[in-house]
Amino acid sequence: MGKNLTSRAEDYSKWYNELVVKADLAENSGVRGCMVIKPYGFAIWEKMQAVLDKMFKETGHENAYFPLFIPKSYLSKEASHVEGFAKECAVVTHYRLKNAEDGSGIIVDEDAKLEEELIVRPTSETIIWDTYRKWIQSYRDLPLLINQWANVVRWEMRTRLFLRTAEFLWQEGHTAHATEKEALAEAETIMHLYADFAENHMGVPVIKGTKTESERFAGAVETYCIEALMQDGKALQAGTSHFLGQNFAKAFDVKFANKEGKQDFVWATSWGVSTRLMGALIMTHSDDNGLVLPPKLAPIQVVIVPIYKGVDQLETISESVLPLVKELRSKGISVKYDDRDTHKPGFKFNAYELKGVPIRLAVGQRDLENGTYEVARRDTLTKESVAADTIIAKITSLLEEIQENIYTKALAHRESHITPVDTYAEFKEVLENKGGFILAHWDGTMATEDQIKEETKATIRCIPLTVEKEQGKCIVTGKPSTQRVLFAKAY
RNA sequence: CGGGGUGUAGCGUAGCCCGGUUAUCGCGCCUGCUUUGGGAGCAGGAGGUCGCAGGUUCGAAUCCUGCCACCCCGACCA
Repeated sequence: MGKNLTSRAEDYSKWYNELVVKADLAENSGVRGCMVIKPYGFAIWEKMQAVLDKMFKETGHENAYFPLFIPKSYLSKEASHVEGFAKECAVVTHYRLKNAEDGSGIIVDEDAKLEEELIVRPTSETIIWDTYRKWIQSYRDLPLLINQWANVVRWEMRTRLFLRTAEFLWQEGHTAHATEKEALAEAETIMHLYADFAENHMGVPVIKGTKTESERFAGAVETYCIEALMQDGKALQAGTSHFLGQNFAKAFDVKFANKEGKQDFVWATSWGVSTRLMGALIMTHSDDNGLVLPPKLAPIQVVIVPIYKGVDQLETISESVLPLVKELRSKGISVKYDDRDTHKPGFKFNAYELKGVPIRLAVGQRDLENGTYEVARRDTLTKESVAADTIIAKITSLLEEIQENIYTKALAHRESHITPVDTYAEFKEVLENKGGFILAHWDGTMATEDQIKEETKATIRCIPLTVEKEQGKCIVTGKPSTQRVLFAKAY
């Protein structure tokens, strides 16, 4: 503890392990890179789900659920899609086990081989579009705006807690539209929605943009994304929204009769964010004392720690504290009153700092006499004494202030780590010594992008929407460019 | 799959090169007393297939062989 944990990803994994989740598998199972989400970690995910779900519904989307298993033949219908995912699919081949005849245990029953193998979904485009074909006949059936909360499995060769686990939880939206324009607008709407969520709820500033061809989703025509910068100077893709054109409609033969009575393929989007967002949350705000959670997503917003000697003092304190707890809860603030007598106050102070609880109140004999609470805030680690009759107002405003402050802090860090460069030498120098995002001119070719990746490990995170157009020369080839793009080393 | 590394109590570890009583230490856990405004102290206690399977040896955590798992780097990636 006390070590600087903002430097390397492995250090963050220690936080994950000790604080929020544990990669805890059946022994010697050979299953790599799964994670058990502990109750406190899951509570954060539930908070995120609740907010996002509300945002989706406010923009006209509905939830549905599709099967976990996808017949192998579905996956191969869209060429670039299967190419992108084939290498990381878990496959179900049998449906029964039996006792081995030699008594060595349970084995796969070879007689129970499936005619067609089933793929554990790495994403649900194929099974959903196979279903949409049956649901869509007319322009009156459109738009179809559906979201699914689910788990998916991607058998990655290397995994990293939160950021790239073999199984992860996410939401995936899949929409169908009558026109290209409408589908493009949907993809953009969701990108803005994700950015809104990241910035205003998670307190994580993001850069909106589009992906280059090589970073694009398998099967997409255009991929919109939000990119965040972690404290160690590496970039993290926090959410993506894809304009799929008519690729999936054509692959799965999803046609509709338009207003003119002619058959046409529908236009599609898909979009998702995952438990990776929890990684973004931790890696953006945490410090050496543990997690720092934004009040809007903190499972516990206020913790109250009584300081007492003996049962009598605790009773006196509880009498004074319980009405406050009740009142705060009635205002929708989540409060934990930790009156356990099995741990000392100092222990609790540290434990809740580790958990990132935004506000901590301490109440002891001294406070009862003075009519005060000791209020400590997690983001600045400062303490002050507040009169009991103003405590509600104080907490309410402090929660907002902390939400605002951690965003501002993260934004300042990111802004100071966006560096425009004009030469390749400068590019390498900044990447090596400073890290963060780099804005540079690029000739627009995949060859140059590949060369830069090969030589520096930096990739084009996005072509930012907000950067102004300007004439320039590609830092590698010197060919003309009309706008700077965003480079970084990424997770 | 290629390169490197590791496996000893719930967690983190010493011991291994150079084989030798009862496998080391810390955290955590249990009991008791004293404590309680920033991770308590003292005393006592529980907890181990030394990754697995063979081999060498009077004797293996230690040496040899095979296997398994995990971690890091690369390809892959929300």
